[in-house]
Amino acid sequence: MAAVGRLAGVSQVTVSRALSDPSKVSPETLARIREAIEVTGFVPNAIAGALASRRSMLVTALVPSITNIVYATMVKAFSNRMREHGYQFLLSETGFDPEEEERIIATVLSRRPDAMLLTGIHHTAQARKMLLGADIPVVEVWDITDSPVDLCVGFSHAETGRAVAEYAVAKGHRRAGTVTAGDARALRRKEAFSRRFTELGGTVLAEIDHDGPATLARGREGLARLIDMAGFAGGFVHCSSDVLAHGVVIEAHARGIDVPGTVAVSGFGDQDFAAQIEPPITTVRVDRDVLGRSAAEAVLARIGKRPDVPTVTDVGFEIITRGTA
Amino acid sequence: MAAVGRLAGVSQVTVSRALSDPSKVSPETLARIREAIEVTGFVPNAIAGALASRRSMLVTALVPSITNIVYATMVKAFSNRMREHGYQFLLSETGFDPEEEERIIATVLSRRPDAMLLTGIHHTAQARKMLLGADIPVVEVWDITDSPVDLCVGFSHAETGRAVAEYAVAKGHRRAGTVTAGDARALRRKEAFSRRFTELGGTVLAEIDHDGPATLARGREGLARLIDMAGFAGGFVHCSSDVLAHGVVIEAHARGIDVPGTVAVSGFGDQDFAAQIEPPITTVRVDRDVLGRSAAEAVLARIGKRPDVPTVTDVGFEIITRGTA
DNA sequence: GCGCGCAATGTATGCGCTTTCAGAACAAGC
DNA sequence: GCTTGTTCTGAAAGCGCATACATTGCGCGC
Repeated sequence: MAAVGRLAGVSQVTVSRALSDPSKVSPETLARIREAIEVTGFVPNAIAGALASRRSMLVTALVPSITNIVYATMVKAFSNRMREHGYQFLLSETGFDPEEEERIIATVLSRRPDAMLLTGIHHTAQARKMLLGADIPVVEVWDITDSPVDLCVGFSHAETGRAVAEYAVAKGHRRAGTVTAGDARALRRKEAFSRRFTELGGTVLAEIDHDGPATLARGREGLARLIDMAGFAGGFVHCSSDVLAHGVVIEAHARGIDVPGTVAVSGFGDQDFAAQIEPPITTVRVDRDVLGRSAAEAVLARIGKRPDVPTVTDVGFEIITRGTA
Repeated sequence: MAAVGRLAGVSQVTVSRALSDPSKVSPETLARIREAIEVTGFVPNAIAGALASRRSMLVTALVPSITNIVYATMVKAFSNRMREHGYQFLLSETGFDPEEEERIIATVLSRRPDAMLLTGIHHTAQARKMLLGADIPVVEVWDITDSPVDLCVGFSHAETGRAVAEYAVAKGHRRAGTVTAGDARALRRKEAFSRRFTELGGTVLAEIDHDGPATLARGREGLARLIDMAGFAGGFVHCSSDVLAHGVVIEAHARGIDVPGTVAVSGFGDQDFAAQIEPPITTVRVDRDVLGRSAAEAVLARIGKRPDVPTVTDVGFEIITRGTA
């Protein structure tokens, strides 16, 4: 930067000003500086800038899995909005493990991000302490709580389960099974479904739970086990994701079982393929774009010290009725 | 850090050493420092560390789309390997536009990453200049070239197209259509397919090209247009991705067209669902884990100044024969 | 007992910026 | 002509660490 200044006949400070706020330097000086930057190929050192200004212009996001499209779309909306305000974006994967999340939070905080997005509301005590100590906006997404670390934008997983149970009963179903895979939130959806379905007079014959990610194979296997091992002869199948629901539909077809006549299926997520396969999947939609953008807005409001920041935002969900249930 | 030192009765340097190389500090001192860190909740400032040491311990990856599972899995393998060596991971999205990529490279370089992964081999002249000027390992992936910026790990897209054409002809097909969506690489696969298919005596009746991401809807529409607008009555359909191929299969089913009897379909990517749907998709597999890991190895070898770094690595591909062709 | 080497620690410096604070030059107002 | 305000620029300090170099203390061999 000093070298650029020499070339332009000004001091290093003036170059700094030209870069951060061009209106602070005279037009002629600005032109000379710009030319000098061009000639030298100067790329400012954001690390030094961050150290001096105590603003890293970096926001970090922690997601359980970067290959899961559900988180990816949410995080994309978040990062796009933040980028419009000049922030860069550090993505880390926690893999569903709070201990791992804690370690990652520690290393991530060492980069002194200006804000942080976390997926989920359950963190270790030490993690909460570090987050509070960091004194930056923290937004927890994809779930909802009354006592967030700082900000929270999400929806109630239990509520989706209950809503699906009520939907199933309203459609006349009295027998159900569940196929679940993934994280603790998927389990909460399932449990809420089962409880509500039972409350309303239905019977949950079996619950098939998988550890690890939802795959088509696990969906197929889920229905197979419901039928072969739990004697499930027909009824409603609550799946914790569209992928599992798709697998259930495939397995039903392979066995010549009518969907939704004999087996009705619900998914979760409203992924791209849900509307396209045959029959299209009845599912729960959460607007992940809105969620990501709302999270960004909340963070930006905090950073801008705007006072009207709602601490907790419920973005809700919607049951999309299609062909499978 | 100085405060931690005071509490532990040592100087700031000793704390620094305790953190970066515990063996340089006596066991008793180390214990006192660790305790002081615990008490104060000290989180080292990696920004200051990076400025002083000129090593940011940050690697950046640029992908066209973070929501595309194909890039996500590759990048995940890369980042996992890099994390084992203490590197953190900055992910940016370029959106298929070289100009945008150039801007992003500039801002990303301002963070002084220790290495950089780029998707694709086509960059603006200015981008290449900046990358060379940054004097860090740069690895271009997901394509292959003889003249990489620095390192290259990938495969030949044209080669996959030719291989599929030869496969189709070997299966007895003489008429074909193509459905393509996505980036320039998808187009290269298609063009190589069409050229080779024609060379071998076949006829390509129509090529349906979409701008933008591959979706099931575009796959369905692709087959519909081949049939309704190009008079495609049967033959081989080359799809530039598994998602499109899936869409073609769905549309064929909806129209009562036999797959693979009347219409044979090939995809690309070997995604999770390809093996699970009915009939399972014949596709081109590229080992994205190996690709990501190889890219990381190449970068680590460069950083470690190991001399035996192969500049260009071809990870190849494989045609997976399944039910659709 | 002396010098030597090694382990453990400290001092000083600077990484490349941003941020005060201060000064210079100039126009406007009385 | 003097003050006052405004615009532009520069000098100096310091952000929180890592690194080079210096210092201390100790055990060892002779």
